[in-house]
Amino acid sequence: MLSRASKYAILSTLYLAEHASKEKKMSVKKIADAIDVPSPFLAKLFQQLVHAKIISSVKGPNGGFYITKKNGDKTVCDIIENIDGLHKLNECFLGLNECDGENPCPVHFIVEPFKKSILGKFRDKSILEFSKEVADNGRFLTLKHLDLD
Amino acid sequence: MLSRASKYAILSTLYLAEHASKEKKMSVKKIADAIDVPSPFLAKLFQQLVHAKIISSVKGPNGGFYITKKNGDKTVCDIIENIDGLHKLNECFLGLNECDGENPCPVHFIVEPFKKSILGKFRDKSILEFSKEVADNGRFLTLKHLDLD
DNA sequence: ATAATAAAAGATAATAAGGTCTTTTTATTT
DNA sequence: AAATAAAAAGACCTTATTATCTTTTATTAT
Repeated sequence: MLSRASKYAILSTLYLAEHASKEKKMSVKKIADAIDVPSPFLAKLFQQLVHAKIISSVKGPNGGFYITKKNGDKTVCDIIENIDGLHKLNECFLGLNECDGENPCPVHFIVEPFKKSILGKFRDKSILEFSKEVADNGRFLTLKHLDLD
Repeated sequence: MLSRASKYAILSTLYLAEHASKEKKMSVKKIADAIDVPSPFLAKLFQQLVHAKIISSVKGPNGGFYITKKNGDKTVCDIIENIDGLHKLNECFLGLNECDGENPCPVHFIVEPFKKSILGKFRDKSILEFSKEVADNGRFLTLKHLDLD
């Protein structure tokens, strides 16, 4: 459904929202290590997100990425929009070119409510708000394999 | 979520279930045209499905593919299992390597019920039964763009 | 038997996705 | 002012997926 690129971007941006600020910027390297995604690849993705004003950056020593109130109206949907295009979230589960209530694929009426609900989740809160919810609820963001002691 | 290969295989197999029988076998070409998938690619996929005894085939004039009672206990899950591997249906929506109730990603509790329900749909009926349901309910199987007159 | 038909098998090609590397630019610290 | 740190930009490489082509084998109809 989502490309790896979008997944990396979402997780990293949420991590950034939780751990960085204008006063405490974060380098790609640090985020990439925390989330366990390839850092040159993440650098590319963050470039796009800066361009789309979803996150902010400054160059040079003590520079890095962060999120401010000014990036505040942006949502996870905007991330997906900018990396994959939103249609990726809306595609028919079985690949039909036209799949809707009039012309439904065999699983349309199972998939449709799910898509609605995930879209709502990604669109109704700003990244900062969503990040807070995620942190408060103890949701995980890393691709790292857990140490199962 | 599913590869194109799996999607092609599912749609084509359901089409086959509805339109072919031991007495009325169908060639790859005919199915590929009906569903609008590349026929050499579909031929490969059907080879795999024959191997897995999900569909049947005979060579030569008037040969082709069909589904019998003997293929009857197989399900759409078996198709996915043989083309993509079932794990593809179970992967974390955001790509976490370990995502479960203990260690949930930000959308785990939205995605989980959906996965359960789609898995049930694909596992609880044989392909023949599922095909009948699909036909009775007027669900669509083709990738063709509709003529919007 | 022979010709024709269709699947099986395997090799190959094209495309897209994922990932890396190098150079340039900008800002900061000393 | 010089050195350094980090992002920006762009070229490049690798791998997986998707798709095609060619040859072989099996079956059936004539």
